[in-house]
Amino acid sequence: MSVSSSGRVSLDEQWEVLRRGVEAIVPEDEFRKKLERSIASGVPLRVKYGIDPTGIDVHLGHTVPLRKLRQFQDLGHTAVIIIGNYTALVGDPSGRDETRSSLTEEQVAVNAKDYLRQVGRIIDLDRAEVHHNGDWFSTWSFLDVLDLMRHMTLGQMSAREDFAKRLKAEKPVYLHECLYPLMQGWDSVEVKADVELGGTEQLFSLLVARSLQQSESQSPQVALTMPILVGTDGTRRMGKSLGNYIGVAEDPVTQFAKVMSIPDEPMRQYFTLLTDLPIAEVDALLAPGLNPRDAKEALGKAIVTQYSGSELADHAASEFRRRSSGEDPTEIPDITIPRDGLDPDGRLAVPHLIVALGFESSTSNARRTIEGGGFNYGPDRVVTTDVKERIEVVDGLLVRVGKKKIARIKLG
RNA sequence: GGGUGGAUACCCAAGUGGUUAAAGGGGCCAGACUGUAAAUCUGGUGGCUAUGCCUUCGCAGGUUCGAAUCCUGCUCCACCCA
Repeated sequence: MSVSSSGRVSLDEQWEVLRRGVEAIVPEDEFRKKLERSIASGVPLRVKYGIDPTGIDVHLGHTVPLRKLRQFQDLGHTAVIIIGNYTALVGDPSGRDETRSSLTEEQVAVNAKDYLRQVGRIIDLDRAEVHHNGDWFSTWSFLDVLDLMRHMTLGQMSAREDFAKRLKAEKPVYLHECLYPLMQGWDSVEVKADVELGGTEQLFSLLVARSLQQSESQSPQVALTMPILVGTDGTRRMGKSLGNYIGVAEDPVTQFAKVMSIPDEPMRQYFTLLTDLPIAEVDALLAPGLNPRDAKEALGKAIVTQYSGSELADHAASEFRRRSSGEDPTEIPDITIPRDGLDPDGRLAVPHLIVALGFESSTSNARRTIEGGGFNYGPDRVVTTDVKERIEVVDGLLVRVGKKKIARIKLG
């Protein structure tokens, strides 16, 4: 992007970058004005993003708003990260069809540290402001809480889709959950946010902040919502508990393989939200008639590169090609099998071998896999479906279960 | 405080005395196909020293030749009325 003589990026260029992939900007004209004012005055916008330290694995779904925040940073604006160590005690009800299990303060404190480390892979933390909302909430008196609660009615609260759904389904809505959007909104007051980022389902909370800010005579923030990234199953939102996520801390080969396993349909969404590839290039890759495989490979490389560099991304891609063409991966983990677990003649029943390697959780399970033809060994990939077979276990023996599990045996 | 309904395997959910290790669906695993996937098809989805044995339907007792199913107590959950 070109930088004007004043050292600032022009409005149109900022607009172009910032609106990419965005679901909604509420209200849009206010956002434009804020940008204009910022450019004219040289005062960066304060862009807030809140994270509740509820888990530990940051996945690509989380990176959607984080990447947007990074774009703001790169345009000279100020990233204001709120670690929601107090909101985490409540549990965000947004988009949930049940109450979140609440965490203890200790858990939250541990998670928060870990979170920042992971977030640092996307955000330049040296240039970001980081706040914990417990810093202010922990000092509050009961009267302060009452005053906060005055800002919203039961009707407003129960109108939100997630609560309404639960009420209809006769599932519980706890009162403390109602506090959540108010707390999140108050964070915006504390940090004087100009813009707040969030997922689509966050819109309600993002708008609560506007009215709280106005009541405190602040200029209300603009809500900028990002679409919810679908998971590797291509249908449901990406989430740890759904097992359809790609973690930012996962190794390159796994990340790449997971990207390749997504259905074709969400590819455009992934390109738009997870890469900086110009849209024109994306269009070219996804043009009808081309093998979607190639587009997906480009996508996988682009994503893995962000976390591990292009060298490792290329390596991951070639590994994947090897494996899908039926070859073994270049790097096969050694797994030690204790010698004294073997028969006097150095043999071991196949189900026990599989369990010893950690490929199956029980011998019963291992038997089923074997009977289904999911087990083979040696360079010639000898398949046996006989659960009673005892194979000779020697150093360096290759053992495979399914397509993904492979190990080289080391006798110990 | 009163009332009603509920708790079954990873999840949802059938089953109200005996071919019930427990229907069906989802998810997951394996196999076939493929573009790597998706879709589709096939098989599987409590454990074990394995053609037999052991354990499981909220918890603890009881009735019975036999209980997920009947009885008693308990725990937990939801909704409704106050």
